[in-house]
Amino acid sequence: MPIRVTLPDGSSLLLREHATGADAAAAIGPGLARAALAVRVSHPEAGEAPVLRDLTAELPDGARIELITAKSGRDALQLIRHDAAHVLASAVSELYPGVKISIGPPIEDGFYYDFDFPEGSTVSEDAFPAIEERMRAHVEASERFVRTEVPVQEARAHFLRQQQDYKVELIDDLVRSADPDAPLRTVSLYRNGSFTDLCRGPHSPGTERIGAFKLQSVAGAYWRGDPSRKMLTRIYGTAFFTHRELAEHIERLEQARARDHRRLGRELKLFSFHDVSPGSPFWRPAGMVVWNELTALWREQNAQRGYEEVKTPILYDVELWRQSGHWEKYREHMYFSEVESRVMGLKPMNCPAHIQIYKDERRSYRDLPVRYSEAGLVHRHEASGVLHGLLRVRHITQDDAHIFCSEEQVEEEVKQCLRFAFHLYAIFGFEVRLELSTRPPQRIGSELMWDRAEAALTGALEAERLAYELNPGDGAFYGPKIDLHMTDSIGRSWQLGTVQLDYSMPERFDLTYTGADNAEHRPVMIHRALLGSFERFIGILIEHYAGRLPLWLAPVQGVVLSVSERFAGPAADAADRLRRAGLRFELDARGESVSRKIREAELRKVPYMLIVGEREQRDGTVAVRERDGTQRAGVRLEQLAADLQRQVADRSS
RNA sequence: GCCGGAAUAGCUCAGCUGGCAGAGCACCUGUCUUGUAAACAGGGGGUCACGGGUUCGAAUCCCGUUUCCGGCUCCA
Repeated sequence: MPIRVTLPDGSSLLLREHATGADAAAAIGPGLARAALAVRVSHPEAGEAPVLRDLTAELPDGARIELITAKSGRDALQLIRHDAAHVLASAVSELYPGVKISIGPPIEDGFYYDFDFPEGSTVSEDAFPAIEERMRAHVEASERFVRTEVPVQEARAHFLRQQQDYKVELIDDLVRSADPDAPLRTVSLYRNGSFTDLCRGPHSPGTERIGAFKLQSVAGAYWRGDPSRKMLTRIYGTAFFTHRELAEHIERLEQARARDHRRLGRELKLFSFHDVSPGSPFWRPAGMVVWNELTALWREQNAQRGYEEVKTPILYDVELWRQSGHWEKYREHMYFSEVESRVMGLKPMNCPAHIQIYKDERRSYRDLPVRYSEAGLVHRHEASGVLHGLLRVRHITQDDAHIFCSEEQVEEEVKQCLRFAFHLYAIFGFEVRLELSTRPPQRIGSELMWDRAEAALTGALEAERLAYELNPGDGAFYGPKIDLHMTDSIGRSWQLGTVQLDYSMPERFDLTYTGADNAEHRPVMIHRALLGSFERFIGILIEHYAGRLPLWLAPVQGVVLSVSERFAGPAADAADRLRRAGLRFELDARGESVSRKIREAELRKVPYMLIVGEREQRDGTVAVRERDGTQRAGVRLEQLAADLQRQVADRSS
């Protein structure tokens, strides 16, 4: 009995009984038959969501199908990258007898495979050429990916015989986690050449579909991501349909390296790191300008929104950390020191400090909300292996604030925090993604409290008509939170802000306010950071702008260049006048060629270069070159200064 | 913290199998007086990360430590 399937354009196709995706492709045309890699099958009437299948899989009658080809984008790339992972495992298994294989999925930009190499043999990037050569042999051999369904015990016995312990463990786990009403009877294996792997699939028809591949790096990775389990050796690679796409990808990686904030930080003399204080940036004069401009923005914007700035110590009696719960939950990440037999701890968070100030007075409901902001310096002992330039540091200056408010005020305050955040991000052109994290399994407080807290956050998000992802169970132990993530100009994601409801600290520190009913009430704390930390945010800015900081943030906004030493006088005058106009201008009247001075200013990514020579001296003007190379001759200095002042004032460039 | 790799002048890097520590840029001095991304010449600059070991001899080989890089775990 023939079957009928529906194609994406709505037309239907009649196929013989037991027809496969490959049959469907052939029925549509020989070109598609050659190009097809897999098929996406759904069966809406049977309530089945779309799933990718091998071309050799039988199609169910009445299914909707879509053939996947190299042009199908991400799905297609994932397929051949998964293929490439199997080819990598094939090659490594041949070259390193006794290696144990574990898992090898496709990932965002490529794929990896985790191996357990026999005792005493490791692999480094030096081995890549040999492995790649062997992989190429598999690709050139056009091996078929053959799927077989085998009974669980048979598969288990197979991998046990081969001493593939990780595969045996995976099978055992699959059996254990199966629905008791539908016990697992078979598992699928994929074979290419003489290599067989436990794998759910799907795969493309054969290894020749991997047009271009490259191994990239080797790294350690815990088996199943569990630090108490064995560390495996992970080999990363990537694959594309064409060599050209692979080359473009490698080019993109090069460009990302060129905008690495650690490199730019050194080249632009913004900051440095020193062994004497690992994980703590030393801000150099140029970096300090950026820091101060950003801080000024933060201070000005906070003041406009009813925040009062405070400043609190960094060193506290350990008793405070016992009371706050940090001693219990966070001790390993804190720094302690004992002086005159009193143990003191460096603060890893500012909240207990702001609480002290809240408690300086008796508070009335009329005082609420109380909003304290602080560029709070905290220290966290981040594990040595996680430090990363400005993006992961031990010395952290948070753009912190704590809002003490009544429960009724929570939603409105959260709304204001979100609006504030969006206002700030818009200045830099950042697009953000929101995540709402709700009650975790380990938590304090009543269910009623959590209901109200989550409702307040949800209410704020909905009232602001903001799209968000839900992260059930990912909230802090003391309350739910909204996290704000940005995607930078090369597609990477960073967490910036966080807005957290906190019902724990007010309890632990017995915070109160007197209500209209003359009774004592418990305030709620909102813990919020919008930039995240100044260190991290500046790191992100550097990468976002590839070092070409906007005028208002640029450490040096312009350089006045004399054509020769003869024009040092008028050039110095111009620089002086711009400096008096509040602009950060330097003078370069050295006896060097104009070309050289231009080149040096360009390398420093200075926004404006003003050239003063014969003509300019005569006309009382300057020639303006912007860092993108555009030029204007005969510009009047007053006009330029006014224009730049305006750009700086509204931070428009 | 764990796995792997690296550390040579301020920066980027060369230095082969153990045999006198180098280049370019930067810096200093001099000449040139420059018109939109590198004028020319000369000069100074090193505990080869640190500590131990092997060796007649170590930047080079071995062990340990520190820091950094790429991941993993973590990021309250």
